[in-house]
Amino acid sequence: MKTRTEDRRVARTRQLLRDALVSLIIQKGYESVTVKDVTDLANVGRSTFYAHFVDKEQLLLSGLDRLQEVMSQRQEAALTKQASPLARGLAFSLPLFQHVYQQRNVCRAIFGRQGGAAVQHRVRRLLVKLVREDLKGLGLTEMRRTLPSEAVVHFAVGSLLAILSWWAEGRSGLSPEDADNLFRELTMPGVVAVLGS
Amino acid sequence: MKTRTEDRRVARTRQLLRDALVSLIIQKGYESVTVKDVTDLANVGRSTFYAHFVDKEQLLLSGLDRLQEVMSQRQEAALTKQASPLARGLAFSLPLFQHVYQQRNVCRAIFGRQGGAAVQHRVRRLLVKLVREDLKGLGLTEMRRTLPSEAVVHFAVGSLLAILSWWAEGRSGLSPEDADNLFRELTMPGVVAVLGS
Amino acid sequence: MKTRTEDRRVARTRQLLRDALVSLIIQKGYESVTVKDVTDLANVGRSTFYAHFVDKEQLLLSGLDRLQEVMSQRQEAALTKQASPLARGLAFSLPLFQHVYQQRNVCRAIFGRQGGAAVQHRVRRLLVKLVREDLKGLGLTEMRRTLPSEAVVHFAVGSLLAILSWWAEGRSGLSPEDADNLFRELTMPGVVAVLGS
Amino acid sequence: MKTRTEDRRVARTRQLLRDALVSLIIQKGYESVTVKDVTDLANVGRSTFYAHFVDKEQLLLSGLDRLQEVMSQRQEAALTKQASPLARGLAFSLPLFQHVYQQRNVCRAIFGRQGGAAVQHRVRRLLVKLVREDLKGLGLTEMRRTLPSEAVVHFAVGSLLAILSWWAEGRSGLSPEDADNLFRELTMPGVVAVLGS
DNA sequence: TCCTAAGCGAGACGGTACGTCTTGTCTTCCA
DNA sequence: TGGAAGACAAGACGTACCGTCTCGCTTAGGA
Repeated sequence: MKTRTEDRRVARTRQLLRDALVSLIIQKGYESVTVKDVTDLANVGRSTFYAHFVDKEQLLLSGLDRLQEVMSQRQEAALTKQASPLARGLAFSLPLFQHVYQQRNVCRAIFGRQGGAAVQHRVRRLLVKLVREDLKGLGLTEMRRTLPSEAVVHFAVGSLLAILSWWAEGRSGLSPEDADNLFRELTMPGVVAVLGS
Repeated sequence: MKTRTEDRRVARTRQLLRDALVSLIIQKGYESVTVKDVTDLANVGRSTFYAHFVDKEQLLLSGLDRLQEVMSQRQEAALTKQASPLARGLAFSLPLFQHVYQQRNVCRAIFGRQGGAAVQHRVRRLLVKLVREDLKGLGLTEMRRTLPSEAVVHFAVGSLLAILSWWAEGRSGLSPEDADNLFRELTMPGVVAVLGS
Repeated sequence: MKTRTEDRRVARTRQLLRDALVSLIIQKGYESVTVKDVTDLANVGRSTFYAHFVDKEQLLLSGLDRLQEVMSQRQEAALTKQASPLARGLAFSLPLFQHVYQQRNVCRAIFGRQGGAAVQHRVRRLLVKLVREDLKGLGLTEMRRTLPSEAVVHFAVGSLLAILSWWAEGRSGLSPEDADNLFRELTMPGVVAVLGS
Repeated sequence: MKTRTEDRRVARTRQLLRDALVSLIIQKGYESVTVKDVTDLANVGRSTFYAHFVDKEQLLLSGLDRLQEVMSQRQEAALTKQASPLARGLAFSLPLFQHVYQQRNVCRAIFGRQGGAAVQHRVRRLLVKLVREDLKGLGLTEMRRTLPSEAVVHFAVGSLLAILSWWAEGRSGLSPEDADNLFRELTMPGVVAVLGS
């Protein structure tokens, strides 16, 4: 079928662009990469780029969709298991650490000095959504007016991103599992203290 | 005296530029602001801008110096007081919340989607340094190899920035003091759990 | 064909720029003309200018190429004819006077006070080359050590340019033919006297 | 007296600037020299420059005045002598060649590719005036309508400048006297042929 | 088998921001 | 008061990207 074939060509071109962008981000940092850099490395015409993506940003963002799906699935799986809330909460964190471990070069580049604020913001929003669902699924409702659950969500995400990007620097030598444990030991006490068990 | 007089002219020009930049960041977000925008609003020649600052970034950063001084002083003051480590730790947080409260328009703009990654990174580094000194001053040394104190530092800063920027959005209606309490309730348990009391 | 079509677009743009430059030189003199002036008048983006020419100077020079070709052809034609050296020598002078007559506005502007030294120098070099070939073709070799033929070349060119630019001012009302005769009557005696008949 | 002293100070500053300009012209060519270059080399404030000269051009021109005087005197002296018109004509040429010989570095720089069109034009005008007076003094009036004496003036000046700048390049190794003779041999025949003896 | 619509490369073009450079004016201080 | 120092506005320069566009080439379906 025509559609299917063309889809493949299109998909291939898009993937070439995504891969090129990632390579370049690792080399020089997100902000320094230009559209021409990407198209040159991908062996693609510059006009072709604009036929597929409006932006360098949209190109990068287009790669985040899969990550989002993976983590949503993990989260649902965890929520159905029987375990203490403390163990069940933020269950996607381990897969996330594992994923980041594989991609630590890109992650370092995106979250470092040269990273793109818009992309960081987008990742944060993604995590905020995940954590919000997670805590809601735990049945932990907000108890006091002055301690809104939304603050807890941002606290958890801030903590998660901080540990992630510190750990992605790689100076600690921790395994994904250790790093995840560290994150949970630091974050969960606060969550529990405020929201109750 | 020559020096003094010229200093005043220079200082005035620089302040005009700083103010213009802040106004424009609030209007259109950091990334969208142009050097020409700034100089037009400040009624200053574009070449004058480059005579004082190498960058839009350096201009913004030049405003951070005072903040840094203020917080360093507060921190030292807190460290000399007699109080429990739990109360003394991260003593600069309240003044910080108060400062952000006054400047919440800029802060929102800087930490929002349109903010500049480099500036965010710089602020983070500043806080990392402050927190590191603070925890060291508390006499809390790292206890276990697998829980490096450096991770705790980044955890605290990530948490602080998350609460700060969430709160700067202003939807919660919390006072600086409440927000600070919220931050401490969420963060301190994790710190204490890991580093010991 | 692709090549031909694009060539036409490019050629058109370049011609627009050349024409605009000439108009502006006539209006305000070469030195005062700005790249932006040219591109504005030519309705062309400033970056497009730099895609075609490195300089205001190169743009002007690019128009000289045709002149050079025309005169080289004339010269060769004259050299094949049977005539006395005196008549055959500097045979390109008449076409040159005729050309300058058509373009006297530009010529006035280029060789006037506001003209560009570099362009004047280039024209002079062009003429030096022509005259040198011409005299060599006449079989007039240098006779005395103290009267190098190269001096004669520069003498002829200096004379030619002087008459040309005086005449281009237009106050004399001479026809191109008269002006050419005048030039030859003034210059040839010196040439013959020094180089022999 | 105060006036006299200050005059001296002023004259000294001006001379410093003139000398600096000349040095720099020799080094990098007239066009490339900036006002700042001059004032730096002269150890003079940039605002001081503008207190004395409106232009880089005026500064250079201010040095031409002495040359003009010298040559006018020589010319008058020659005109009073009894000699054939052919010998008496353009009598200032030898002193001019001698002067250029002493200053050949500057002359090369001014009349080369990097020279300033305005200055060249000014020198030309100066010579035109001298030659015009000279030929008028010879009693050679224009004989034919179609051979205006003004053309002869420009012819002579063009020839003179051509020989001068060719010779100033120094490749010929001619003495000032030889160069002057060469000039006269080339130019005078044309002048005589057209204007009559 | 042709042919027709799409993806695609190439690159001209207008536009805009950048950072640098020079100019000329002005103001302030010093000797 | 003349000169030194230098802040400042103005604006040209050449470079770098961007996003739009037009033009042909290629190619893989459907006729």
